[in-house]
Amino acid sequence: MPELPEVETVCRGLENLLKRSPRLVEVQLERGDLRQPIRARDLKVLEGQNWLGVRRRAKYILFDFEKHVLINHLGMTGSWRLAAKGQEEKHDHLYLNWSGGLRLAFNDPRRFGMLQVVPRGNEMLAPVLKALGPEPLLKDFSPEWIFEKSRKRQTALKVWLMDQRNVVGVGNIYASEALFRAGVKPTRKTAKLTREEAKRLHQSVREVLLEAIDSGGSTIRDFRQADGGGGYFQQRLLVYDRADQPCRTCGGKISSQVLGGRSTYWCARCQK
DNA sequence: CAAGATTCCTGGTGGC
DNA sequence: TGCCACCAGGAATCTT
Repeated sequence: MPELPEVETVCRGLENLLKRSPRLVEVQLERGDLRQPIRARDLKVLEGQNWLGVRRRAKYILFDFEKHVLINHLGMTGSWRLAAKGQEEKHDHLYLNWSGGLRLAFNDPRRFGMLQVVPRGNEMLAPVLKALGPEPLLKDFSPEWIFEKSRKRQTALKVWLMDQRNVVGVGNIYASEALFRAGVKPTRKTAKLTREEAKRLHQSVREVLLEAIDSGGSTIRDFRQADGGGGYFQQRLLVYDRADQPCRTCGGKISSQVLGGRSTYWCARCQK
């Protein structure tokens, strides 16, 4: 399930693939009934346009063209891959044919992904992007931001971390991992977080995301990179999906509980 | 208004 | 082997 490090990895892979294929020649929509429906004619406006680059905002991938931006969310199971003629697969919903013969496929079995075309220039005002919180790896995400923004909330800290209005890019895996590294229980009420803990949490969110990007993301279940390979950060996960196994720090048993509808993991001895 | 629950979807898994 | 219930979770939408 792609979170910030996985999306970042995909973006870098796409950038590499596309830099020698600057023009989008043809779009082929196989089915548009994704999480947010899209019609073939919405995508047709991209045909003939030069590609300018790939960016990431939160967990969204932004393909920049001269006049438009293609906004893409991978949802749970979305992936991009090279797919020459004859290499079609089940659940390929879109093919992008580029100059130079390169052909990209967007594949998404569960169709939780999203594709949207908006005019270039005010893409950040698109409804899906405009309410997003700060990027965790940039300056506006700070210990002060965490502390101030969390004061009046009674929600569990892990649920708060996964709320994209508070900070973007942190999903179910890295929320548990960051809280473990910060030494704070996921069930802790947001308003009870101290300044010192906010500082530690800020540090651990950044740290775990940066390390995961360095590893090419975590390959758990569905994630794959644009080049078809996988990341290997899953080998370094300390608590996620490790219920009842020994804590790598203290040897105690890893606890698990459903929180905000999502499986959550922590060490009751290391996290207060 | 906040917080929690439900919804979308398919593939993989475990029980029988 | 088949069948079925259940689970995975990002984000929108609903209910409380």
